[in-house]
Amino acid sequence: MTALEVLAQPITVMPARSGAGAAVACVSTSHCTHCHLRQWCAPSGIASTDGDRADSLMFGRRRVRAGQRLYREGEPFKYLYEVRSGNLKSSLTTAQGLARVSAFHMTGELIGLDGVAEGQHASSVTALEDAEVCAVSYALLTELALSHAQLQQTLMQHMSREIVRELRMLVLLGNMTAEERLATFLLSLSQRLAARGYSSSDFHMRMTRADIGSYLGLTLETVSRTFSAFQKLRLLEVDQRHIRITDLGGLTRVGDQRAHKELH
Amino acid sequence: MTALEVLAQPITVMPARSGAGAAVACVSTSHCTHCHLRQWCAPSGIASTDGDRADSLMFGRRRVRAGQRLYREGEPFKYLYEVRSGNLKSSLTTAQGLARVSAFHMTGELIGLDGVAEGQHASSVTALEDAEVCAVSYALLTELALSHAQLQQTLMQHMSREIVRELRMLVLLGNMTAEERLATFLLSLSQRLAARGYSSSDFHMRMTRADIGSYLGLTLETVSRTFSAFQKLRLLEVDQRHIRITDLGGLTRVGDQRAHKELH
DNA sequence: CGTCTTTTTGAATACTGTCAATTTAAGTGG
DNA sequence: CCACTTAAATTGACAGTATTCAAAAAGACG
Repeated sequence: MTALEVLAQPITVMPARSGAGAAVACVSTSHCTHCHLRQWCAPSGIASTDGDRADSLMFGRRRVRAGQRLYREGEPFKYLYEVRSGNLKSSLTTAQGLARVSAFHMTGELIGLDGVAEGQHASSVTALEDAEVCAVSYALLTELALSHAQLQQTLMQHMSREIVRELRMLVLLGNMTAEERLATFLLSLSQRLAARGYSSSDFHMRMTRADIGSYLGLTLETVSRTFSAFQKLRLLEVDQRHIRITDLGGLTRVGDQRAHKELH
Repeated sequence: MTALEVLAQPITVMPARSGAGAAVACVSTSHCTHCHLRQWCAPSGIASTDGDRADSLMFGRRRVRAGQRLYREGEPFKYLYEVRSGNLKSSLTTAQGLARVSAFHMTGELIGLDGVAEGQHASSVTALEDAEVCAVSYALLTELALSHAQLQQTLMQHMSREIVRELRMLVLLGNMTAEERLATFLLSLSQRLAARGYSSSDFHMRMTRADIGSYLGLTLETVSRTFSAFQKLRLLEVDQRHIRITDLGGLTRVGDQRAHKELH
């Protein structure tokens, strides 16, 4: 496993999505000045008391170049990572050597929780573009969590949120058509971008059609065809990876198509 | 939400599967005599010191009759449950009212971790037959975890294990054919039964074809047809819900079929 | 013993995957 | 900076697998 460049860079642990008033915790040090998530730091009250410890091995910053891996399946698990910049993907290889994308990660999201179970990573993470992440020692994090109920709670919530996210993905893969899957995917992307201050209707996707297909359980050809179909339906304009949603309502209806079918 | 019959019944928190030497924790009280998982209780050392508190609201036993629900989606989340006897299923309803089975639960498994994220259950749990579960107050559990690192660790591992389990399910739903899915499902069932001391080659399934189909992302007709196909291939004998695996190797190969395809 | 649920099987349809060819973009090196 | 090479995306034709619709058989339950 690659060594971390420990730069005493602060990190924040926050809910991946701005959920319904969920409790948040944050580890804030004197270096937190540049932490873009500093706003979440107050509740846990760690900053003052444990600053020194938190400063030590707890934080590390790491750059990952486009196409490079942050970690690979099977490598020993030691750190959780928070995305500082850039987009990444998680992928999973079956016993048969078949790889599948299991998630896309955007700024502020937490990566690595699947490693807790076995002490080694269950998936690999690859950067879709040059990216930066903050590393948090899991061992120290759980140790701190023992004295900070809020932090413990937040960690649990992160994991549970991951579980719920995957549950919804199971439903998508089990029931939905190609059009419903892609519509749902685009709407989800749109929302996540909006939550980060970007346009929700006009954006650039960082992943290939193959990545999307792998994520949605479709072939890249089907993804491409479905994009074309959406364009023909005037739901959106596609120019390579640039997307412009022109009919949000229509796209939402496509994602909920099944609702109508079910009525009969 | 239905009230719990608090019977001061002890409960054990253990890894769902006998993983590779993973740390285990257990809350053991003086009532632990009848706890079938008592063997796991030593490591956490909670028994002696916090016995009284653990005895209070922490444990409750609850019976769930066949077809009845333990809890429903959206209900406030307060307890984790450990299956004492009987089999149950988790299901998830989409915005469109479409229900899907997301898991089957056997003795010793922990239910409810998806509720941590939002403070309300993300799925519903239904008993496939008369069942008994032990309830653990999540609030008290996390409070205890603050003073017992081992317990905290175990909780995290449970959640992570759930994440990994679902990841593998995503791969199955995204890539595998009906035959591969059913073979994988049967092999998984077989292993879980074996781990509980039952025959791994001769067992009774508690779920309907519709349940299996919903879980595997197939229609009940396809499931039925695939069972028939397996029987014709002499991989197993099917009599309603009774299964006799006659060619374990063959069934395993079917589950790994894709391995051969990928070589060309 | 009758009703309801579950399961099985058939036939036709529909959707997505596979194979293949082309176009377009991106990255590399002279 | 352009030619060249490689990667990504689009589109078509066809095949294959699973779904849908339908009917009948077999159990389960009161």
